[in-house]
Amino acid sequence: MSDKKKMVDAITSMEEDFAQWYTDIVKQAELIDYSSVKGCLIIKPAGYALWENIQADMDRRFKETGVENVYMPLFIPESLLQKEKDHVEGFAPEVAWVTMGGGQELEERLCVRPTSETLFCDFYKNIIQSYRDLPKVYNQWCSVVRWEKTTRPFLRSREFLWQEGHTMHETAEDAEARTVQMLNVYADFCRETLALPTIRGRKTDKEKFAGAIATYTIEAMMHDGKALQSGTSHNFGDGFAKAYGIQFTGRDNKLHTPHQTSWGVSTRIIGAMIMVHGDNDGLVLPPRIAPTQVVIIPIQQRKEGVLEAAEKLAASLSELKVKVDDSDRSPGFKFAEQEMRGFPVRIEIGPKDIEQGSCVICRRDTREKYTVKLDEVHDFVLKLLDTIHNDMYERAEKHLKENIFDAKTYDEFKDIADNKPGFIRAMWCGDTACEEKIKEDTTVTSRCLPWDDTEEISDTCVCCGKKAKHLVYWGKAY
RNA sequence: CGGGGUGUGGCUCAGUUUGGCUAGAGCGCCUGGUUUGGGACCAGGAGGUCGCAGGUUCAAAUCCUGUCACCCCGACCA
Repeated sequence: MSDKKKMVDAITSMEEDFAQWYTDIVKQAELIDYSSVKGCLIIKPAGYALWENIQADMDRRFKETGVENVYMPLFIPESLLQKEKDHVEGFAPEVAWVTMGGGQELEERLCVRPTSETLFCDFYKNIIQSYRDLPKVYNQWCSVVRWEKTTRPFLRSREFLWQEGHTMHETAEDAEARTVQMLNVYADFCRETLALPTIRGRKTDKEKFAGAIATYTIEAMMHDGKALQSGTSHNFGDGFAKAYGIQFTGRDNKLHTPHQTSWGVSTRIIGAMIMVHGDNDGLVLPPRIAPTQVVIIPIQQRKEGVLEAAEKLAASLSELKVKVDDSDRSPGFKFAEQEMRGFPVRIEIGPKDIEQGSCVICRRDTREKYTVKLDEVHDFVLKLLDTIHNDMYERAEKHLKENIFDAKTYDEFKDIADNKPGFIRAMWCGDTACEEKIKEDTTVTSRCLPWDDTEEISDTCVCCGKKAKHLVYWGKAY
């Protein structure tokens, strides 16, 4: 191995500097490039392929629940945005405005959508007349703009790609059911496709979405113990609908206001995937989302029969995404590149293997190598991809569980916050003032009130000592 | 928005303190050849108005003024 070359291309180890490790990975694996506008990224083929695969999988899941896709405009007139007070206040600081068009000052300035609740409301007002028009379960895939002050690739950019679902329902119960349903779709997608364990729960009033009555979230834990909100689902009640004058005639022949939800997942989820699964050699992609699942690397490819054998192997795996790397580089270079890009399985085949009727198969996540007979490769690889997925999920889940710590007193809480990266389980009185104090003292924020964990670990609020109402997961967040 | 830092070929940087020949290195890129089981080697080649705008000077990457951009750390957020 050439040390000089290794040093030039090296990625910072995650133990040394996790933030730098992340940036290195994202650049070296060629997921993105920086553009000339701060916070607006060029998503390169390797990065966009991940998003396309995420889209395809999530879109299928959405449609199985009755979702229809639409596309709404990029611009929102200022007057429309301002109809719902909490919403405007929540987003006003970070919207971008268009004030000129065709060289002339606009009569009314236009906001570049930071999210599209208001547009959907304006639209629903016109198309909802009767209970027979409900529910409306629409979604759009688009980009939105939020003028963030500090930006990081995938995690926080000024323009980002996402999907936003917006639904209208006849009853409060229907809306609540849809809100919960979509959070579960997200959690299932994360587990089954991205091998990402998440914690499902409800946001506190302080952390919930501007204008929502309830926000549900899935929280993932990154390798450094920090939290990443990876998907959200909001129940709006009838607040927006009232503000926008949406009404329908009910089964009782009286006017009613519908109940609304919205839910979204963004390209941020790619950041989560990187920071949960990646290692010091590069990306580690979950097999079901990897744009290339198997790379076949011929050894001594100019020797007769080698390339042919590689192509034959590729053909035998045709239902998978397979690539033969026949570029004019040394095998070592190709190995390192495959690892950097995170492709789950590598097959090496050279003259020695061909002589013995076998090949070498290496998995990315653990680097284990297997010698496999050529006629057994197909079944072996199919099984191995599933094994890799399951093992990746289990490792991530183990990491998550091992880094959740209980705090019963405020001293314990502060000690964990300072010394143990991860989530903190602690009781809370329900008062926003305590959340604010905790954030002030420790930079830790409430992540969620977990659905799947209702244990009461003490009677009193970890901060103020008053009677506790909820178990809360806390953590430092991206 | 506060604090810190950086702008020199595609990338990482040296050179700036103390102004001086034609602006350097490594990597990458192109061509030819030899190689190939963990980031190969040899030979040749292309590529830079030193972030931008003014100023000082016989002479500016280097000094002065202004400006813009980006990065890191905080406060705000998917």
